[in-house]
Amino acid sequence: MIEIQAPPASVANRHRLIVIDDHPLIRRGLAAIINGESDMEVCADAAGHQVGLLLIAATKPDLVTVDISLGQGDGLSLIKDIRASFPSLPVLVISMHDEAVYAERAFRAGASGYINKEQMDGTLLAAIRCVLEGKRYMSPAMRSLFEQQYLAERPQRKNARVTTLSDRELEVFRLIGEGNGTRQIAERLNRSIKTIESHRENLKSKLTLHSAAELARAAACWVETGRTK
Amino acid sequence: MIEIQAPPASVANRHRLIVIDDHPLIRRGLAAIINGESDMEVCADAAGHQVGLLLIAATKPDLVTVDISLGQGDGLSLIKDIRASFPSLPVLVISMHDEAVYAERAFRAGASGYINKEQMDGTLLAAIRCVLEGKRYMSPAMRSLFEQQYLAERPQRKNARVTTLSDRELEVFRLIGEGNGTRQIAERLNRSIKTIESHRENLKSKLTLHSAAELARAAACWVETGRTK
DNA sequence: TTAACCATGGGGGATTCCCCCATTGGAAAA
DNA sequence: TTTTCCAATGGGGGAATCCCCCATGGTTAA
Repeated sequence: MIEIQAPPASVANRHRLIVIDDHPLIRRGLAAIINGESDMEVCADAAGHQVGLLLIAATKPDLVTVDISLGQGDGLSLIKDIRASFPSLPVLVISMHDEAVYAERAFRAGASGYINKEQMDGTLLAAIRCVLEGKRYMSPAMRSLFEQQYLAERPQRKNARVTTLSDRELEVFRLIGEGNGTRQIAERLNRSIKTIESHRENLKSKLTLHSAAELARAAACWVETGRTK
Repeated sequence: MIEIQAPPASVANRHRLIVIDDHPLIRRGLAAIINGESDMEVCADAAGHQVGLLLIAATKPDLVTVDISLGQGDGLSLIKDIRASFPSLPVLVISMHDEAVYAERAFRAGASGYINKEQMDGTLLAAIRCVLEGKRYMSPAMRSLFEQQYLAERPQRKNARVTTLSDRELEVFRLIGEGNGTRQIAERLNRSIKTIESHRENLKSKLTLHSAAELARAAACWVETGRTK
């Protein structure tokens, strides 16, 4: 899962990137696209949280791309950790969720850009260059969606939907929707079973569900229609 | 989304593959890995069902890789269509679901191999070569799981039974998918809780699911999408 | 007939659900 | 600045479920 690639004996000024994604194929695909450019290269890649942080410290890259829904330990906490340890290092989120839920959370966690895997033909390189210049990137559709939200938010909302869940709760919700049991979720997130149980209770309360079965159904439906995985 | 790549002026005997996957990055990653080998190459790739079939007819490849969970129109029907139109063309399924449900259905639909995106480092090329030789490929874990199943049941049985749920089981499955708990189902059907528990166990066995959480997810997805999958 | 399957249930230990509750730290409101 | 709120982490404990055994009568296909 760890590959530190020797720099291809190129000249100096290539921007060096680290790719963190738990799908080997996605890492290969990103590397193929990025290394095809003359002004950037992938200097390392990792599948998970801890290894990613180690590689950042070891290789001092100019940018990191992060998958928002990593298998072990969610991407949001990784973004927060990166920002805590390397405040000046820009983070570009590459997600398979096109929903603004994740994008908003990612920016709040400190990301510099958000792009999703599906609808990027040439936009990936544009997003990388944009973030490398210190600017912020999001798709035009996402930008207008945010504007809509902030304009429509004045009157009244507070209708408890998925949007009002905390980062942690959303993560647990997603794992439930993927068919994980309480024990599996606790192990994956390295938390106590009791903590996950509490999150489940809060989820039911916020989403007005009344049993574990209803929670499982709601989570599964959300994962299905949310274009996951 | 369509890219027909000119053959790299290579010598004759490279096996030619088509990649069908709705994730551009996955296509790039697969192409990077495959084209790095001297005995095979990606001659075309597509994101969807129809385009994939057209490209197969146009380029006559030696193998097709298919994502089992395509966005538009599921992968199972694509496999069936390929088998109907090109009976001698082997199909390798590349999935993100490690669940045996999809694997079994994929093989029934006519696939020659099944591999999942996560746990393949070097196994991808082995799987491709295995399928190119006309053999069947599945992961060792999956193989032993199938053996368990087929040994646990009498050989010689009509395997239609294995996938076909009884009326009662289907009813319980549907009620699970609607978010009912065991007690609610028992009350609605005027049966003992123990009876419903037995049906749940049989459902898990027939559908190759391994926990209540997975059963809930499968049932919810089935209720959502109507049928299939 | 005989074997398989179905629907119905029980026993019992492991696990989870579901309602209490507590602590910490951060953020927002007063 | 202080107070208040809440997210995140967990514990206790009883009820409910899960999950593996198993049994019985009825039905269907070889």
